[in-house]
Amino acid sequence: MSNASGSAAAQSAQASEKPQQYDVAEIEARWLPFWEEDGTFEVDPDDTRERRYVLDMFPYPSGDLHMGHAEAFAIGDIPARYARLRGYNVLHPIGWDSFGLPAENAAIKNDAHPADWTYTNIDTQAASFKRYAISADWSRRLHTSDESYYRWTQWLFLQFHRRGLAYRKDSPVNWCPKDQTVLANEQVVDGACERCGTQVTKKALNQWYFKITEYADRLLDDMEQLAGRWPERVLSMQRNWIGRSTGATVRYEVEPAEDGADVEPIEVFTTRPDTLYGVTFMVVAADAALAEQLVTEEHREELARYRAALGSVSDIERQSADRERTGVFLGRYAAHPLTGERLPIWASDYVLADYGTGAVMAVPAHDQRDLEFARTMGLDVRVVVDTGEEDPAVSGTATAGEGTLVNSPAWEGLGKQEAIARAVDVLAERQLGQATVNYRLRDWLLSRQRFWGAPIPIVHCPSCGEVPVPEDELPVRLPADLRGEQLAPKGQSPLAAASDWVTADCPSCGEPATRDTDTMDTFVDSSWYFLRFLDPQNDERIFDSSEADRWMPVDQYVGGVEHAILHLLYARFFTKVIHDMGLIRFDEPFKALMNQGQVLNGGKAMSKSLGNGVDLGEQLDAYGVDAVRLTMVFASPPEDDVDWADVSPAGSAKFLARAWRVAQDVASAPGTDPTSGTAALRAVTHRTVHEVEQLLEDQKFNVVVARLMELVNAIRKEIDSGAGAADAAVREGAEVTAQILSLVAPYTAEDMWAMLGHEASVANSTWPTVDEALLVEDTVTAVVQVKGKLRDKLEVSTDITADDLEARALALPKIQKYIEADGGVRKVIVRAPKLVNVVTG
RNA sequence: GCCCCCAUAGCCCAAUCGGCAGAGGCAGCUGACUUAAAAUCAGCACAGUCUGGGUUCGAGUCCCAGUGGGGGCACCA
Repeated sequence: MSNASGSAAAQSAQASEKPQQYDVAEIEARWLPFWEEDGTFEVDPDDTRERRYVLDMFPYPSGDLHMGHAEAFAIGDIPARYARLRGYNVLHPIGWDSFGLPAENAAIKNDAHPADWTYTNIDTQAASFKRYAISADWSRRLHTSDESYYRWTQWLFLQFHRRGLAYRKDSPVNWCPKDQTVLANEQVVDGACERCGTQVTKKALNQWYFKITEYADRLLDDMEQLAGRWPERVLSMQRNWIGRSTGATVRYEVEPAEDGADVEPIEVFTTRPDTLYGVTFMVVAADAALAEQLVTEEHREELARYRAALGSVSDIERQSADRERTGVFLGRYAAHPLTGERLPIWASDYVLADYGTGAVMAVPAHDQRDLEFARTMGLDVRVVVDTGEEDPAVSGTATAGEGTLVNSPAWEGLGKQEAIARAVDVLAERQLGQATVNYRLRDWLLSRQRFWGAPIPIVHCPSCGEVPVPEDELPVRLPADLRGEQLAPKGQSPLAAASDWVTADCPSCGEPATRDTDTMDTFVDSSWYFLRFLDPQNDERIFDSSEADRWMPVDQYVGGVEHAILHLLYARFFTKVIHDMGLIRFDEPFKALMNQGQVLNGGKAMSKSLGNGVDLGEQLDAYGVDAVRLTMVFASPPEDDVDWADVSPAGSAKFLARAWRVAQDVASAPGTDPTSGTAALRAVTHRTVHEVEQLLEDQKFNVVVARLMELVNAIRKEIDSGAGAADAAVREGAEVTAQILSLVAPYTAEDMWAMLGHEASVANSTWPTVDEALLVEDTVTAVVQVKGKLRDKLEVSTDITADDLEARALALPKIQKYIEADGGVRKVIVRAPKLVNVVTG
């Protein structure tokens, strides 16, 4: 670390009269420029100490910083600053996720270019971040909308494309009518657009996808590495989202068509191959091509009518469970693979076109949906698993539990699990099917019909088809001259209207061709930014692999739980692909994850519509940066929400002033040997450090603050009514206070450190070494219970023997009285030196 | 419907292994200082741990059932 000449610390230390009172504005004004000039938090590339990478999820530049940012970054700064104090070489970078729709909407409204709004907001936020005193390395700052960044986003796309992991297909996709763009499954919440809340519709479009499904198993199985270091609920959400289910594929032959032509067999996926003998009919997804292929001429019109009717049913209605079952008979029959029985084939909307094979074998006795359909349509119900429950045909409730297989010649009498295994074997032997794994996870739809994103670097050529833009021609830049109304949503990308831009020579044959006009989902940008932070200025490569070896994976990632699936799953996927490309050796990007809670006001999330927003800037002006940060950290454990109505930034400011005055009162000279100080206070100080180390490890940051308050109280007492301000233990305590406080309240801590006569910065000071001898107490209060109830106490030496302790406890008059009253001693439990429990009667 | 998490003082929250229910703060009250107030300092009070069972010498902590709150998934075959 470099040291700026004429440091503020030196000036402050030299000034013989210390500042008279705690003045927040003055303290902020003193230290903010110092850190910047000093480069206190910049990473030294030649530093060979052990490394730590601490990362906060980078912000989206929507206006200025708000209370949510304040909480997240106050919390994320703690592990970064603590690692620094423990002597690690710490990377703690900052950047902006700066592509995205709001910039575009603002540009349309203001007749401007999205870059104007974006970079203005970034400047505003950057200034606020600096004031907020995050210990970030500003020299590595990046913005995903910079050409120097999205060039590499495009480069990655090309690598995915080359590996067959980026492809186009026609498919019914989620379409937001308001934003006029497609959405990924992950961006549809309860049938509505995650961003604007508009009901999402389906639209058949040709779109780009990333083949994340090819990584489903690894994404699921590698979560083992994360267990215990990621919040369990995030892992469970990802597990649910990937939704692996194991079962079997079964092939059903279909009767020939009217003209005698063969009809392709139907394949179905089932998790319950044991119920094969209970199949009484087949159902295919009404909206799948399969339904059309299977329907007989006689029923074609009926199917068409049914499909037309479905178009008007919303996803919400469709998914409601208590809806009546509908469907049409297709006129055709399949053959049961084991019994040859004729099974009528139906089409219904309760079977999903894009899960499994889009067709199911219906086992109404043991599947509730099939049962409801069977009862509605008057189809057979055949019990093949005896669970001891009432006949589903009578009760209307399918029995899905454990039981004994019946009416199933090939596996009669087996239990459910054995029967499943046996069924898979039988199917495989007779070549009628095989064990199969299915996923809920779908491929990631990444193209967007919007402007403010990274253009997809593909050229469409009439003769060569889909041609990647050569890597040395990257980036494919966004046109700088589109603005205002030209960016308004029209159902196709605004880039399509930029005719100069669209026209390109085919990189393969040189003939006139057109550029792909879609841009990438902004989640693509954020799926790899943590790697670019390692080497943000590299023009030659996406990043230097040796830097990745040195820093990655991220030791501590901090961000909101709202990204539990989207960003975190995508980033894990990208990391695995980049690993497979040979650029990195690890395949999980974030070793540990911490989710901070939200900031609420009056029990509710702050929002404009509720009018309960709290302005961060006003809070900072009123109480100071340190007090706001301290309040965020002290209010509750990091993962819990903070309700601003329940906390007291004024109380935090009061504590900071109290801590500051302790440093101001210290009357001994810098460098005074602490061992000459009062032992009792020294013990408190060292016990505090010891405990704080564990609390930081356990991420109980709120308790760290509480312990610090106790320490300050103890020092205050020593100054006022103990050994006095000149005692060496008082100095030691004040220095430790400044160091621990620096994790949360850097301005105050820095000022205290300077008042105590140290060179700045406290952020790079050495964490105190705990003197184990001071932790040992020579006496302890032993508790004496009678029948588990506290009856008396004893002051005893910590090394007292069990026998001694028992004897002393039994000799206590009070205890004697209880023993007599309760009929004598039956048993004595001794846990020396802390507890004796006398069992009477 | 399925799965997960939580419940301690008026409020936010502590409580290594099962061992004194309370560390810290907010709000409240009393006193000192002050002409007064603010600030500051000193001190005080408040719950028996959501309910009901169980295990144990002993349960906030472990087990079972329930209530209340939060979250995730949900026609995924």
